[in-house]
Amino acid sequence: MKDTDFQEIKDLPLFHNMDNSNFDTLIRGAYIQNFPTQVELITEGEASNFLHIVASGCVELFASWNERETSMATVRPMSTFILAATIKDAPYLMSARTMEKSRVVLLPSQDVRKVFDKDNIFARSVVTELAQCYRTVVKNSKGLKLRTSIERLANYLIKQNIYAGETGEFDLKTEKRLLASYLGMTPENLSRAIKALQPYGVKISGAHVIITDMNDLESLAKPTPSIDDPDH
Amino acid sequence: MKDTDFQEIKDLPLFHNMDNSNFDTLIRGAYIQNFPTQVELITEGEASNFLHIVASGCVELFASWNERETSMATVRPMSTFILAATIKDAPYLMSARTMEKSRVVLLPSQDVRKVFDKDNIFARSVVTELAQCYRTVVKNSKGLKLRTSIERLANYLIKQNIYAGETGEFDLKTEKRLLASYLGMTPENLSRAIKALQPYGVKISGAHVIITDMNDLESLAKPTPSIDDPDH
DNA sequence: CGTTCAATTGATCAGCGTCAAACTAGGTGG
DNA sequence: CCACCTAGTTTGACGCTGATCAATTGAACG
Repeated sequence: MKDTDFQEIKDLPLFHNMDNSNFDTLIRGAYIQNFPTQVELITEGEASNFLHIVASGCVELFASWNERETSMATVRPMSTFILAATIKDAPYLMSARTMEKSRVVLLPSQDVRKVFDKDNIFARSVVTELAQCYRTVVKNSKGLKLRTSIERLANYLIKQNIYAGETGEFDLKTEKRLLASYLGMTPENLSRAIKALQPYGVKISGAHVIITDMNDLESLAKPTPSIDDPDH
Repeated sequence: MKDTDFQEIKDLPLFHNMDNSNFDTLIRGAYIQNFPTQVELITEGEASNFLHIVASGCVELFASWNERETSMATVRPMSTFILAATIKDAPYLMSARTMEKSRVVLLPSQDVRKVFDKDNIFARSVVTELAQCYRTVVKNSKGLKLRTSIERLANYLIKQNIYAGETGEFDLKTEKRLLASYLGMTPENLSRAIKALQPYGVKISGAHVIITDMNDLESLAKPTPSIDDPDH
């Protein structure tokens, strides 16, 4: 593993405050692997053997049932995923596949649980991270049940604009078909939702988004911290 | 507080293994209150001052946005709720109201966080509980995105039948309008969904449910551990 | 026994998915 | 360099799922 990887992992909130020797334990047992695009890293229902960390590239979490499939989240560096399954020693609830060539660090779940039992600071960080994940999913769930697809798209665009520096102009980072699935609609419906937002000051051509009238868009989207603010 | 309450709280997985003196600390600062039905205990967006425990009765967790409202969960004794907000010292993501006359124990969030910092065993229990909550919400989210409302109802009935002892006969424990909201549909639509399940061996009159042909129902519902098994 | 609210039913409509076809962009090989 | 291929995107037509509105039935409670 590169030293820069090492340092970046240690800088993650999950590991940052923990005891160095315990962190070394985790890292010593770690695998680092390079995957091409479209590789299924883990499969829903399987035992959770590793805590995964996306070091570079991009990973999609998705779920399937009865021939249907939906995107649950997109994980970008540096982030961990499937922490809950690792800690509970329970089967994965989601599958994961690379969306680009990606570098992934694998920490054996047994090691993670062992260190978790030994290192109180790490245990606290796990709690914080889990509470964060929990609240994120609750917000998503609220969005799904309380909003129409157009409203979800509008709020998604507002959020992306904030990430991009509130310039009113940015590029979508994911394929539209994936974004559609994440937002709980079909690609066709996303296309139409995009057109439906034109009267509200949104121009999208290809992956490029321009928001010309934020007030207008917000009057439709009605963003609220308890659904849309990740830190709330 | 009654001794039986005390013991029942201590028996909750969250508190069971923790240090007795720390548990006493929590309980000493606790309030116990009796509420009539339809009282709003907490409101979405407010600061989380207490960890709540339902000692008797029944509490509904719900969320609102833009004049719309949806039921997120029903909490029955003995269970805690809004643990994540308490631990993160973040605003509530959901509101809560009593559905019946209820007895609720309130543990000041500050105390909970203090004990959490001091008692490692308690901290571990919090992790387990949070991981559980997280996985439950993920499963709900998957159900919402991957299933139609009839499929959600069918799986709900199968699950309730299991809780009731797999006799093929049981009573719904919640109002239908609430169940509808929980399942992500309108009351009218729930009525129709119930009728749509008749050909699959489901008889519902009032709150009483009879499942005459479980195979038939399962062929429609296609239950799977990674959505429907709470312990998975 | 009447009041009240939940549950049901019917009619209608909007939102969204499905299917098919056309269009576009990015990548490959001649 | 360009034609071609492939896969994603968009568009249109259509239909199903589920929401809305209105009216009726049913059940619980004082």
